[in-house]
Amino acid sequence: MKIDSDLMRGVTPSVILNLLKARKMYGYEMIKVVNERTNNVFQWKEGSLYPCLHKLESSKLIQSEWLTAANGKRRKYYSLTSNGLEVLDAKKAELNLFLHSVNTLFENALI
Amino acid sequence: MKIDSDLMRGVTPSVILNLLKARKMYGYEMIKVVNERTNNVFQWKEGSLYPCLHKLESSKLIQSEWLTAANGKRRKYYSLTSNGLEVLDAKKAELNLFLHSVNTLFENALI
DNA sequence: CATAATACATCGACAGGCTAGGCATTACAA
DNA sequence: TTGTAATGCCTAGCCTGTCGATGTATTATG
Repeated sequence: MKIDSDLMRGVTPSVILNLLKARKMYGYEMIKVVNERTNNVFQWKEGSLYPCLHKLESSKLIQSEWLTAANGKRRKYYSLTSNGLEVLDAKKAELNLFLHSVNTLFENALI
Repeated sequence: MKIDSDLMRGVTPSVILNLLKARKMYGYEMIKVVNERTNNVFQWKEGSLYPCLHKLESSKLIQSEWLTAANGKRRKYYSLTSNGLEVLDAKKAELNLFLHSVNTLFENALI
């Protein structure tokens, strides 16, 4: 099932930061991982992910480096900065509050 | 605490429909009720609510009527149409899926 | 009597997601 | 071998919903 893209708005940066907390990843990989982990409830597209990555990098929340894999493939890997880690914690708290507020407005029928 | 307005996007119509499932309400009232019930985590503004109400009405998901209260106040009350009730159920299922997917992406640390 | 609150409405600015496109390389099947 | 799909990066322009600002009118209150 595909979800209204307006719902996605705002969570994309948080999800990226959270992914990078675990390990370095490159953009295309994030798309595959997120879509697969959510069984395509999230359907990330390159047209929204890459601009978001660039914005996070220019805000110094993530940083990038070009790495070459064993098979010779060049990929742009992103990792979390210390600033990004702080922001992630804040965004997580915000998300938590949001989820519970939505649930409250629906008489706790959602969670 | 105020939440990034991008998170709000998309849930506004669903919350409105859900409010109207319980009873008729007028716009200004919805703002007060939602902000209060969420302890201002949601901070609905007139500039986004009224256009949203108009759009829902033109889509035949809600309908309006001007009523005059005992104190003489004229208010535009909205109520759910049968079509709106169906859409509400669909949106609720969608929201549920979304909330759980977000939680999954955060290793179940949110809910 | 003035100010705040109630109650409706609209406008332009802004921002993020989408589609659609481009480019280069690698994998694979016909 | 050759063409198609997949990988992997990117950008441009459109669309849409939220915001702040503003407007109007009425009622409540100090």
